[in-house]
Order: sequence, then structure tokens, then C-alpha cells
Amino acid sequence: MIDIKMLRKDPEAFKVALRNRGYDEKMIDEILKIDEEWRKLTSEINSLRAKRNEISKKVAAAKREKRDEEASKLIEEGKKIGDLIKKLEEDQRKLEEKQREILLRIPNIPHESVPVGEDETYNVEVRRWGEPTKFDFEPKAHWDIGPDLNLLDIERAGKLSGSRFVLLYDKLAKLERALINFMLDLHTKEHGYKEVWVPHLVKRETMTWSGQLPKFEEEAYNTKKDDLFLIPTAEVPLVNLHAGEILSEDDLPLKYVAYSPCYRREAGSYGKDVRGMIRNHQFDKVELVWYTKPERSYEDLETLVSHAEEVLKRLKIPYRVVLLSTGDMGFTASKTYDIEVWLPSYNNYKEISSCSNTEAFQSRRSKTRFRRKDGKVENVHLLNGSGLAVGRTLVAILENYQQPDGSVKIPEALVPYTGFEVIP
RNA sequence: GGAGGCGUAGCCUAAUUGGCUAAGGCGUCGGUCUUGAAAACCGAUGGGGUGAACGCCCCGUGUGGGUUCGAGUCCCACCGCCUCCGCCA
Repeated sequence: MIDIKMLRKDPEAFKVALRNRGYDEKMIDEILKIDEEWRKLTSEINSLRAKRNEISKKVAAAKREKRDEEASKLIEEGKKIGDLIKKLEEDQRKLEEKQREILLRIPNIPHESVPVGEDETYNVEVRRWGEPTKFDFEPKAHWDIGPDLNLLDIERAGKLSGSRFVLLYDKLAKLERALINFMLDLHTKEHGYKEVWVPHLVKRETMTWSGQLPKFEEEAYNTKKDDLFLIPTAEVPLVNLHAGEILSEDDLPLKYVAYSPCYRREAGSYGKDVRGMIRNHQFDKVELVWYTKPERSYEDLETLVSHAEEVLKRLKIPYRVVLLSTGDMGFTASKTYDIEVWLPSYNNYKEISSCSNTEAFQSRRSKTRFRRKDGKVENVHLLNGSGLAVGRTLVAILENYQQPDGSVKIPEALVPYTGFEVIP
């Protein structure tokens, strides 16, 4: 959620931001109009309440001194004011509701360092690591490698759950598990994250605070009976961990890592990445989240990205880092780096991690704040990033480590976790 | 699912039968004092409106309603926590 006080000060900046993101800037004027009405009404209500409080005091005094007639006159007067207040409060409530509805659908404001552009063609490649893998044979795509080894079963998954699901067997199942443990160990032991095991079902508010709702309800799986949502990423529980709390400045930054499955309906992505296990309704991910102070959040974002990159470096898989343009960024982000891994089947780089600074966009919604040494209370900045998407990492290993005979080598760093060096 | 209890500020704890400003303690920050520190003392320590500013005013006792001139206090619903019972991997 954007900051209404900032909006009052500089509406033009917000309009530019919305335009750059491809949103309708009309929303800003609507908000301002409602805000003006709201402030007028609020002042009116305030002074009425002041008058009522005064009368209440007089009633108490009159009763104490047994001036019953005066008291009942005052009570009569108070009653009238009370009724008026109630009526105005109803109007005020309606205005607030209307404003909140719009406010919740306004995306975050891009940071000044973000390239302006309407789509991904304006993204900027920041760096590359390694070279695209070369083969002296015709490399296969993972949707062939897996089934050829009888370890990836898309057909039976379809029977069980429909399209965009997979089954993994034997060494491939174990590879998935090994990757999760490898990533969690790396981030907890070497990068200083605290491991969290999170609920996979969360309340509607939780989804709203992290920015998934109300705008993206179509994207989420919902259990109708209890109105709980399957998490699309562990980011959702992690960034809401301290909702409503006031943290101590000394506690920051807080760094959390969580493994969880992610559930996404992928509505509107028909025809996109239909083959294999690149875009599934369910996939595993190890997620990194930082709670940090505003003055250092952009520096911390760079650190977070480097932590995610380290996974690929250890696995020796070529990748590049891309700075997303205003038109390609997610709803909650002020700035986002994608890490893209080399996939021979795409003959291109493919997103495997997305690392964002959401500044106070999420923490304003969830009321997650911290107290500075001088007593001032402020919203924390929240960063999130995949470290990494496990399914796509598995795909990257299959495709980049495939051998001419159809087998797949296991990256050296992973062997302690798999217990084998080659598949099958 | 059933019965009961609880929810007060960053934390801990009070508040006659509804009535003046939610008392007090701890912590934190600032100040006085000091060579420096501690102690002591003074002040600040949730949100909002208005104003150039000193300030003025409103809201805030888990959340949302209700009763009342007036609610921490009374009523209803919900959420969360605890105890007991039932069910359960």
C-alpha cells in the first residue's frame, strides 16, 4: 500500500510512477478527491466530539452537585450531538472503505534506479556468470530426459491432478529433496538466515497484507469453506510473521529462510511454458525474506541477490542477473532483480529467482514497524527473494549436466546431499 | 466440536456500583548534574486532523458492532491464547 501522506505531498510523482508501470493514473485523482472529503468530514466530527466530551464532563459535575434539572438539559443536548456524530461517522466509514478499495489496488512506486519501460524488453542485464553450456551432442530438454529415464512422470500426474503437475521417482525425487536441504543449509549456516517452517494455508488478511489480494484472487487456490488460501510462495507467511508488532531497532535486520511448496493457479498463462515442469501449479521453493531499516534496504537487496546467486555458483550452473523495468515488475516491488538460469531447451536464460525490495509497501498493510533509538516508530522495509525455485533448479541440472548416454551428472556440491554422483 | 477462563501501552502490572487526564513500575531516548560514567531528578516514548510555528483537538484497553449524555468497565459477534472433555496422525 502506498503512503497516503506522501501522495498528498506529491501526487504528480505517483502519477508518473503509475504511468511508467502501465497503470491508469486516474486512481490518484480519485483517491485525492476522497481524501479531501474525508479530511473535511473528520475535522467536523472531531469538533463535535470535543463538544460532546465537554458536555459529558458537565453532566458529571451537575450530577455530583445535585443540579438534576441542569443535568437532564445537558443530557438532552448531548444526545442530539451524539446522533449527529453517528450519522457523520457512517459517511466517514463509507469514504474510508471506498478509499481503501482503491488504495489496495495501487501498485508500489518504482525506485529511481529502475529502468523505465513498458515491458521486459526494457529490462537491463546487470551481469553474467559462466558461459552457456556447450554440448558435443544434441542436448535434450528435461521433458525428454526425465521420462526417458523413467523418473519424471507427467502422464500419471495428469491422471491424478490435471495438467501442470508432475510426479518424480527414485533419484529424481531424492534430487529434489537434496536441493532443498542444500539450499537451506547454505542460507542458514553461511548466510545467517533463521529457518522457518511455515503454514501452507493462510487467512484472507494474510494474503491481503502481503499484496496478493485483492488484485490477484484469480491466481490463488482458495478453500471455500474456511476462506483459507494455499500460499503461492513462503513469502506470504514470512513477511506477515511480525504483523502488528513493533520490533526493536537492534533486532534488525531479521533474515528468514523457509522451504515450502508453492501453489499457483497460473490463470492467464495458457500456452506459456506448457511442456515439462517449468510452470506447474505446485512447485517447491526456498524463500529468503529480510526485515530491515529503510536507510539500508537497497544495500541489503544486493546482498540478498548475492545469496541467491551463490546457490547457482556452487552448483556451477550458468546464469545472469537482470534488473526489471517498471513495466515488468511485480505489484508489490519497488525494485526487482531476476536471476535467470541457462536452459538448453529454451536456448536462453529462464527466471529461477526474483528478488525484490518492497520498501514499506507490505509493512504498511501488515503494520509491521520498528522503534528507533530515539523512540520514533517507523515501518520496516521488507525484501524477498527466491533462493531458489527448487523445481527449476532441478530442471537446470538435468539439462546442463546431461551426458551423451542420457544419464545426468550430479553437481559436486550436491553429492553429499544425494549420496550418488550420477542419475540413474 | 463441548465447558470454563483470559486479552490494558515496547514489556510488566492497576483502575469503587460506568464519570474529570488509563495510575504505577521497567525498558528506551533526550536533558540537568559530572572530567567521564553511574545514581538522582526533569521530560519524551501509539495513530490521526488542523496550523508557518508554540499549540489546539480527536481517536486508541485483541477486532467489529451495540447500550449510554458518557464504556477498560455492561451486552452481542468474531479473532487469539490458556485449562478441562471429546476426536485424532
